[in-house]
Amino acid sequence: MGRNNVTIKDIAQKTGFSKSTVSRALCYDAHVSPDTRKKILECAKSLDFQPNYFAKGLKTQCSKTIAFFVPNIEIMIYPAIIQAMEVETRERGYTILLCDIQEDKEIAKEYVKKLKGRNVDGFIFSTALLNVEENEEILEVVRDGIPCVNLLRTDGVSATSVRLDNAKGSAMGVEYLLSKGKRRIAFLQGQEYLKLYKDRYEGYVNTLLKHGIKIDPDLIWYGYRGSERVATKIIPEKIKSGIDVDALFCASDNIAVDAIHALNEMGIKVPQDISVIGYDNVPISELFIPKLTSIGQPFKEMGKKAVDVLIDMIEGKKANTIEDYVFDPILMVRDTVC
Amino acid sequence: MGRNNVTIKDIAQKTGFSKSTVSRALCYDAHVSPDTRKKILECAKSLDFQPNYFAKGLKTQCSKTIAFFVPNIEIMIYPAIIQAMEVETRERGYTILLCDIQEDKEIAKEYVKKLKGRNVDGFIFSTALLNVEENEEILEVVRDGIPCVNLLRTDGVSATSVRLDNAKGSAMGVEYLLSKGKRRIAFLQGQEYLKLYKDRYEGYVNTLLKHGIKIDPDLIWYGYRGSERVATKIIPEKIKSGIDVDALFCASDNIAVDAIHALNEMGIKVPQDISVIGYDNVPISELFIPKLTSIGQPFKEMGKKAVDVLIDMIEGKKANTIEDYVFDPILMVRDTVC
DNA sequence: CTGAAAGCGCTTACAG
DNA sequence: CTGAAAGCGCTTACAG
Repeated sequence: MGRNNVTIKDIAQKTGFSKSTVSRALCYDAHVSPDTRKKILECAKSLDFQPNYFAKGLKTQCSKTIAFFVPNIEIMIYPAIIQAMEVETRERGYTILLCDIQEDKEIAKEYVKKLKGRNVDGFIFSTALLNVEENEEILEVVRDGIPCVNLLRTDGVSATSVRLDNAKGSAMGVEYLLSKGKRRIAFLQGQEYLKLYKDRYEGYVNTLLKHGIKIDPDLIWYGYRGSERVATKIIPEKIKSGIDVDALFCASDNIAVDAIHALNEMGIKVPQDISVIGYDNVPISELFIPKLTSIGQPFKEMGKKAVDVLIDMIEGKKANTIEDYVFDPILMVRDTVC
Repeated sequence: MGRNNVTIKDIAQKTGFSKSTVSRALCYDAHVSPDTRKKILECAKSLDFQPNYFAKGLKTQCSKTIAFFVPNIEIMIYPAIIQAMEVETRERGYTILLCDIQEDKEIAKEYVKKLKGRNVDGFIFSTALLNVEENEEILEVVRDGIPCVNLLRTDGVSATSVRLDNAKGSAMGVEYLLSKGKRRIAFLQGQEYLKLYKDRYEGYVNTLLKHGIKIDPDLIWYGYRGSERVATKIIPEKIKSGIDVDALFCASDNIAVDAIHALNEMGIKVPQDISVIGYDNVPISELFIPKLTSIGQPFKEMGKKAVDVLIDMIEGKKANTIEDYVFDPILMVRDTVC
C-alpha cells in the first residue's frame, strides 16, 4: 500500500543537504549552486518526489486551482468550452474545478463560500444575469479582491468579460437572410434575464433599421417565457393568426430546433416555405436534419482566453481591472435557409 | 480586500477556551460539554469561520475530493452523468474534480500522478479499455490502495464496476425489432476496444440465436474503424452491394445518427424503408427528426451510485473489494422503428 | 471535560 | 551558497 510519501526531509537525508536547500533547489530559487541543484533534482526524480499539496498551500495560501461556474452543464455549448479551458489550465500548471449551479443562485453562493475556504485562486463565471444586483456570487468574489472573469454570460460591469459580439452576430444573420430576399423576418427571443439576448435583439433591430425596414411588433416573438421553452407553442399560434413571415431568426439553436419541430408538425417545409437560422452553433446543429444554419461562437478560443486572462491576473501579469474581451461570431451556412 | 482569515485561534481568544477545545467542538468530537460547544459554534458562526483547507488536509491527509476521469467530455452522455455526480458529491461533503483525458492514456497517467500529489481521496474512471493491461492509470491507483470505481467503461477486473447490462439492452432492442416483424437486422458495431460494445454485440448474437435466427456475417457491420466514424461510408457500400436488410441495430446513437444521414442521402426512408435503433439515448435522440428510438441508460442513477460506492469505500463503510453493480437498460420507443 | 504541546511538510526571513 | 529555526492552521495523543 502506499501513496507516495517521499518528503523533502528524505531528500535532505539522502543528499546530505538541509531541508532549506532542498526546498530552494526544487522551487528553482536562485540562491543555490548548479551542482547542488543537480544532485537534489536527480534524487527527487529517483524517489518520484511529489511535493505535498497541503503543506505547500498552507505556506503560500495559493491552491493553483481555479473554479468555473456553469449555469447547467447540460447546455450543449459548455462541453467544448470546458475542454478548452481544461487544456489551458493544465498547461499553465493549474487545476480547474467545475461547478454546475443548475441556474440556482443559492447553489452558486454556497459554492463560493466553500471554495473560498479552499483558497481557490480565481473564478470564471458563466452565470451572470442581466441585473448586476442579482449576481451576488460574483459581487462577493470581486469584493474580496479575488481575480474573476465573466465568460459568455456577463452583466458588463461586475468584472472583466470574455464574450461574443452578440449584436454583430445578429447583424450577420439578418444580413444573410436579407441577401436571400427575406423581408418578413420574425425574431424569437431567448431568456430575457440574460444580457446576451438583449444584445442579440438589438442587433436584429438595428440591422433592419439600417436597411430601412421598419420593426413590425407582430414579428417579435418569444422562444422562452422565463426559463420555460415555449417556441413550440408560440409558433403555431403566430402562424395560424395569419402573420406573414418568411424567415425565423432564432436567438439560440435550442429555439431553432423547437421551431423546426413546430413547423414540421404544421407541414411547413424548412427551408422551402420558411427559412430558419439559429445562434450558437451547438454540436447538434450539424447533426440535425436539415443541418441547421447558425451563428457560431469560437468557444474553444474564448475558453482559452478566459483562463489566460484569469491566470495572468492571479500571477500579477495583468492588473485586476475590468476589461471587455470581445470575439467575432462566425456565420455557419448550412441547410435551413434558402 | 480580504479572504476570510478567521482561524481557530481567533475563536479561542474570543471565547476564552483553548485551540484544542475549539477544534474539538467544531469537529463534533464527543468530549466537549454541550455548553462549551454551543458558545464556540455561535462564535464561529458570527465570525463566519471557515476551517483552513490546507491545514486540515495536512493533518488528516484527506482532501475531501474525488476525481472523475472522462474519455472526452464532448461525448454527449457525460454532461448528465457529471451533473448527477456533482450533486451527490456535494451532498456528501466532497468536491469533484473533472479530468478530461481526451482518449489519451498519457494525459490520464499525468493526471493520476498530479492528483496523488493532491491526495485525492478516490477515483472514478470512465476510461477503461477492454484489455486490462492498457489501463495503466487505473492499475496504478488500485496498486496504491486508493478507492476506485469504473463507471460505464470497465474492463471487469481492475476495480469495482458501475455499469449497464449492455447485453440485456441489445436483447431488448432486438426483441423489439423482431416483434415488429424485422428479420434482416444488421448490427453496426462500436469501438472494438471497449468492453461495452463487445457485450452489446454478444447480446445481439445471443438474442437472434435464441429465436432460432442464424447469424449472417453479411449483417455484421462496423460504425467505427478504430476511433474513426465510418458508418456513413460503410452503409452505402453494404446496401449497394445488394445485401437484404430491413433494420439497423446501431451500437450507439452516434452511429444511428450517421446511419440516418447516410440513408437520407440515398433516398431511403426511415423508418418506412429501413428501421433504425440506437443505443444510449443521448439528448439529441429526442431532438432529432425523426425522433430516434434508442436503448437508454439510467445515467443519473448510475452517476449517483458510482459516487456513493466510492465515498462509502473512502469512509470505510464498504470494503475495498471488487464488486459489479449492474443497471437495467430502458427501451425508448420513438419514431425510427415501424 | 479541557489545555499544553507536538507535529503534519513545506517556505522563508535571518544568519553566517 | 547553505543551514537552523520559526511558522502556516489545524488535529490529537498525553496529562490532568
